[in-house]
Amino acid sequence: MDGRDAGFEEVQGRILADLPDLSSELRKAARFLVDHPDEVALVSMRVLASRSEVTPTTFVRLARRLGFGDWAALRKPFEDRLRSGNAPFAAKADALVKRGAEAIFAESLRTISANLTAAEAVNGGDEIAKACAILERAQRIRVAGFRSCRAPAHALVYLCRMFRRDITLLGGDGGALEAELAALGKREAIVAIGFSPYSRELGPVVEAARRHGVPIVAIADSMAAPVARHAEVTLRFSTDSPSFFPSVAAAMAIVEALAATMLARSGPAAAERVRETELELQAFGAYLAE
Amino acid sequence: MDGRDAGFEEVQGRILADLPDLSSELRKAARFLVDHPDEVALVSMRVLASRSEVTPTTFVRLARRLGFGDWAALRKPFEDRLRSGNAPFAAKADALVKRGAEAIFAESLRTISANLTAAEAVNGGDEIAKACAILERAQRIRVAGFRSCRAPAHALVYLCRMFRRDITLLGGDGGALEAELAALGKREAIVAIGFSPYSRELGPVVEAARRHGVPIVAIADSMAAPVARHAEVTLRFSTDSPSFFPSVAAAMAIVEALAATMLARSGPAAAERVRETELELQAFGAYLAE
DNA sequence: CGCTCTATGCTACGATTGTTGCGCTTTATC
DNA sequence: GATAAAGCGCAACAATCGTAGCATAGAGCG
Repeated sequence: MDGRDAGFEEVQGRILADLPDLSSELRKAARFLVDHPDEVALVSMRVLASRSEVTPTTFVRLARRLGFGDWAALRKPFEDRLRSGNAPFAAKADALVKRGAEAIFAESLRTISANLTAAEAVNGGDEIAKACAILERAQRIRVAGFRSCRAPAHALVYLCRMFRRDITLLGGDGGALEAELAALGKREAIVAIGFSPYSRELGPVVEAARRHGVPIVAIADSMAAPVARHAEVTLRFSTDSPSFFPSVAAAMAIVEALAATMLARSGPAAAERVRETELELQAFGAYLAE
Repeated sequence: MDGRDAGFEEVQGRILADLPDLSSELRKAARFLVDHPDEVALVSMRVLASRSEVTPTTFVRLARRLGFGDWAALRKPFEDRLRSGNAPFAAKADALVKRGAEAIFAESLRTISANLTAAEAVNGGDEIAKACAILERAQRIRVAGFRSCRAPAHALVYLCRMFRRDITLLGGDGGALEAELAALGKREAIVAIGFSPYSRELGPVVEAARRHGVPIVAIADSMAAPVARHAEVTLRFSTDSPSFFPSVAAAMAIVEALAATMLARSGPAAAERVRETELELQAFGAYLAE
């Protein structure tokens, strides 16, 4: 039918428009099309099917459902998209050359990526293992992170809550910080996240830790960071960025990797707890139905 | 099989180097490869053959002659050249080969780094400019991000506060979300961050946006995300991770890059505002003296 | 309950894929 | 000028491709 060649944007728009009305299998297939447009043009239907966990037939039916006579017809705009001209290849080259204000976007991402590889290089397996050991031994974990470091601190608490209840974010509500620190228990541990210039609130935190003899796991930009000097272990990250703002994305990555490592070390029981938590969230209606 | 995967540039170089020594038919085929690299990846050998006026067999012989075991092996770098960056396959394969518990740390960082390059590839210059334009035009910006996406949402608000006052985080205090949405102004804009499975709270947000005719800038893992379907622009990020937890580090990086781009576009006046804010923080005693 | 209709998976079919072996033609060598 | 070697096309191969047909499962309705 629809015969003539449709532009990729047009086809993608049609798919997105029809998406809610599709059946579950057709929707899975359609989602895969918009999520992996490159693969659609490059590999066979059967490969697409196995990757998207759908039967090959579904793609034929999807093509028909969208008004194409053929799978080849639906696939064609995906191929044309890759042909020289408006290819993402050209876009990539553009991004490299583009000198406008938008260039800083790509530059930022590239710099942050470099920060990540640096983090991988500088944080050997020993530090990770040591940090995990400290945190596993602790009865309760307190996480400190202020200003821009509040985001990774929040993320660490959120992730670890998935498999242990006894982890809290320090300085949650206004002015409660000192009270929380006074209540520090002996068998607890502190994770302190920060980079230069260091937030003032970190001062009381490390001081309280020393007074109560509580170990500190630092996540900082330097071994010379005030928070790192009194820490048992320090995981380092770099905040390099082409812009005025230092980047905490690398700290974010470290936090995620740390949580993943702790989970992996905790064995299948903890993993099961995560699954349960997830199921409970689902039953709670925390997520939108797909 | 020639084993390792060769980069496209490398293969092209090898072809050009061998070109003079090839026989007439092989040379015709080889020339076609370097002249039409897109087609090599997109169509079958027989089509290639008829277009370059050569027999299909010649391509097989050419592959062998160049040191590849297969036509598929020679063709592979041509395919990879067209792939943007999405590597859901590599990540899954990595997960299968998981080694010690600590190895997952380095693996996480590497996967997240791949997510970043994918984000750079998939977010062309147009989307960034469009997103910035929308946000600059808005009188006020509301940022929505829930659960694990709260961290990047928080970061975006924090960063933008440095150079404009009129940006707020949605759903701050318990249950206030609906009230905030009811008060949505006409000339505002919404930034919505989310990935699958999508938080339930995003539903009311996009609905309110549509009702008030407020534009949405989505930061999501798919064009098919419910929040992306009603968005003016969508910046995409990937949440691939070797562990159970999806990663929001790439979203974090996008948020930082977006803030940096907005600042760069706003000219020196905004940059001056940032400097002032920073100075005020310092005078306030927000930072520890080094 | 029984019936219909849609959604989905399975199997098989013809077409097309990349590859091979054979034979013809051309080129180089003595 | 004979002979070996290499380049090349043709036809046939198994494998894989996209597709059609049928069977089953489940939802919706009377």
